[in-house]
Amino acid sequence: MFQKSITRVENRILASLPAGEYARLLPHLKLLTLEYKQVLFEPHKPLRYAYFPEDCVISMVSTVFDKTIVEVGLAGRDEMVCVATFLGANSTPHRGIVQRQGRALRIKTNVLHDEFRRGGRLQELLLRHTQALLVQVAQTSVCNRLHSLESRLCRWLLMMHDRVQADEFVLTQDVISMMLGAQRTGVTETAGALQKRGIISYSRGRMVILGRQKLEETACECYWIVSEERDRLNGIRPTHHPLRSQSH
Amino acid sequence: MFQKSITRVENRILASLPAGEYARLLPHLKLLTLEYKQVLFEPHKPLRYAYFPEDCVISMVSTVFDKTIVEVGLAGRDEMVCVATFLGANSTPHRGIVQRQGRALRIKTNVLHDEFRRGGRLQELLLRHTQALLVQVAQTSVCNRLHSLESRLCRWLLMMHDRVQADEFVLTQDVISMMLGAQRTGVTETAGALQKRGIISYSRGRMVILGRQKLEETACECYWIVSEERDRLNGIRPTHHPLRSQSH
DNA sequence: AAACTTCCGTACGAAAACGTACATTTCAAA
DNA sequence: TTTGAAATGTACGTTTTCGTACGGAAGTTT
Repeated sequence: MFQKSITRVENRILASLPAGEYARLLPHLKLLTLEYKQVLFEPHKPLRYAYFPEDCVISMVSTVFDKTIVEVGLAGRDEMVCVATFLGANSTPHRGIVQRQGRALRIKTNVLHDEFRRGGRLQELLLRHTQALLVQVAQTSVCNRLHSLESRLCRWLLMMHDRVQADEFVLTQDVISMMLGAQRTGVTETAGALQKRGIISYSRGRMVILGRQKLEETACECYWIVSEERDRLNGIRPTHHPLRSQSH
Repeated sequence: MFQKSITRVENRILASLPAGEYARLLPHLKLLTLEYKQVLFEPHKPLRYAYFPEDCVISMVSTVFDKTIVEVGLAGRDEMVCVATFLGANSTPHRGIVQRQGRALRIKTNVLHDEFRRGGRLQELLLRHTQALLVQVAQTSVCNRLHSLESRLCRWLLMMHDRVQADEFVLTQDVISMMLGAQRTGVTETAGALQKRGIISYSRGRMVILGRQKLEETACECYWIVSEERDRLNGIRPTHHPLRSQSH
């Protein structure tokens, strides 16, 4: 088995570790490339690995009955995937799917759990991340209830945009509709409107963000609430958003 | 300050502690009665106390702009309130409101955090509870997106029913509508239909559950998904629900 | 080149919930 | 007892999204 050498870590959680802890973890981290649509874990199945995204993006989705799926969380280089491992669950009701192809660092769940129990900086970072995830999921819940498809679509595109760190990514309307828990035809209409306004451009699964600012203006407050709380918990100076002082 | 003596603990998390840890925690626990609509913490304000409900019920709500509020989590004697304390956040974007008057054990956040860091059984229990909470919030998110007002109302009534451990409780339609993020008039219609079917009975803020089973049949799958995962994580033998084998 | 699959556009009736206004009932305070 | 506030009932036009069907365009496979 050939192991690529890990020169520089892009994942924010791992990058925040003190040298000692990082060195102890390093032998257990395996750098690999996750492919688009790859399934990392299945609902109610034993969790073998946790993942620290480098430049890939992972969706945690809830499976409703057989086919219907809805996203409950999105993870990129600021996050990690499989909080259940150190929260003491050997499975979750959710599925982990690669939303954008890219690199991630993989670790065995029991190794991570052991390291977590040592109670060092890693534990603190993972716990703070859990709180950020909780806020993300809670806000998505509110958003799902109160906001229009257009707002939700814009918010989701912004979240993806942050995580892929590129203006272009692979994304079909069918996938979007599943993530947002909406009809595909509704996404076509809404995305079409955004394209007409020159905010995005897409064609057969190739999505391009053209007007980030317009996207922010059209998205709901939820985007900022989650972003600011995540940055705050990660000790990153918050980027105040332009709309907060607006009247509603 | 008169402190009631704590004879028997009803809160499941505390009740699961080994004698030693419980004894160490006991001097810091204050038994008090929380009043209906009492606010336990405000969004983005420092968290002073965490709460272990005995027979009260606490709602965690997200405040959207000024007035609009939506519930993101519900806690009773199987849960605790303020996971943020041990997750390393000194505040949350949510508000904690007493949904049903009753007893709770209160503890200072820094004391709980210190005890958490000792890494004993308490830590394990709190972490498992966090996973259960995460599942609850995630499922609520899905529910908010996919399910009808009637299903969601039934689910919420079931969750309340479990936690109050009584067939009758104080609950106005206005409060319900806020928790569910719906119109008050819509709740009136839906609740009226349930009352006609003899499932519930209500009058001016007094809600009575008459047909628990009918309620379970009308609620969505979300109720069972959350309940079973919570029981599983708490090491309670799962109560298999009657609809799982049904065709959808 | 033909057949096929995937992705996107559009149309349209149906259903659910929204937003609002106003009436009624019931309980509590003055 | 009167007054008023809180809780509930009802009605109705509007909006949004659903659910479904069909068609076309753009790649891909055979």
